[in-house]
Amino acid sequence: MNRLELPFYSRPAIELAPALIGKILVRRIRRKVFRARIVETEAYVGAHDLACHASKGRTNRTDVMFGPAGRAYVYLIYGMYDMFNIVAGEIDDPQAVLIRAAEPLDAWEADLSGPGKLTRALQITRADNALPVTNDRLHLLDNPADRPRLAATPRIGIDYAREWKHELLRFVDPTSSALSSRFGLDASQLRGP
DNA sequence: GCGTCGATGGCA
DNA sequence: GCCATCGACGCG
Repeated sequence: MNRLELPFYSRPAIELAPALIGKILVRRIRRKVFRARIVETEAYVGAHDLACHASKGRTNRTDVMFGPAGRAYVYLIYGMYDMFNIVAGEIDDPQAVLIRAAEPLDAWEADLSGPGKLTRALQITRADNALPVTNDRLHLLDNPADRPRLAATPRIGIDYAREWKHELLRFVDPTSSALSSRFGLDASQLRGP
């Protein structure tokens, strides 16, 4: 498997988010390497997207989203949880993909079934904000043998975003048992066998 | 299993 | 006064 390099991330969030399902997240903490298979993401598609933080304008917090793709956008929510995103799109077009859930690999026991739980277990914090996600301590691997089924649903926790709350911008591997709890999958959103 | 609530801090 | 959340708690 090969490390995903910066050009991989340089595309619209609506394309990057489903492309990240099945990819391997690699985190090194001191000497140990932890790997996890991404099973749930959300796309935040630009300044016109009322759920995207950049819709409020360019601030210290959202600045990284206006920069080049492939950098981490990590912010604190509810005073307690860091949210891990990867910047997508082009410079000055603020887009990002939130990594919401993953399955631990290599017999590593962890609950990564939610964006706050994932960052806590992997010790991803605001200290990682604006770092390219191509470094030795934090990066992704392609996983070409993994061809997950995909399902799309509305995004979680953005009821304030008016018409945008209905957009199908959350992507999951519907066969995973590690989707963010209470929002696993709506049976009505599955189709096919 | 479900709904409800509070923790807790940065931000506009 | 909000939050791109989570775990505890009360149900029955």
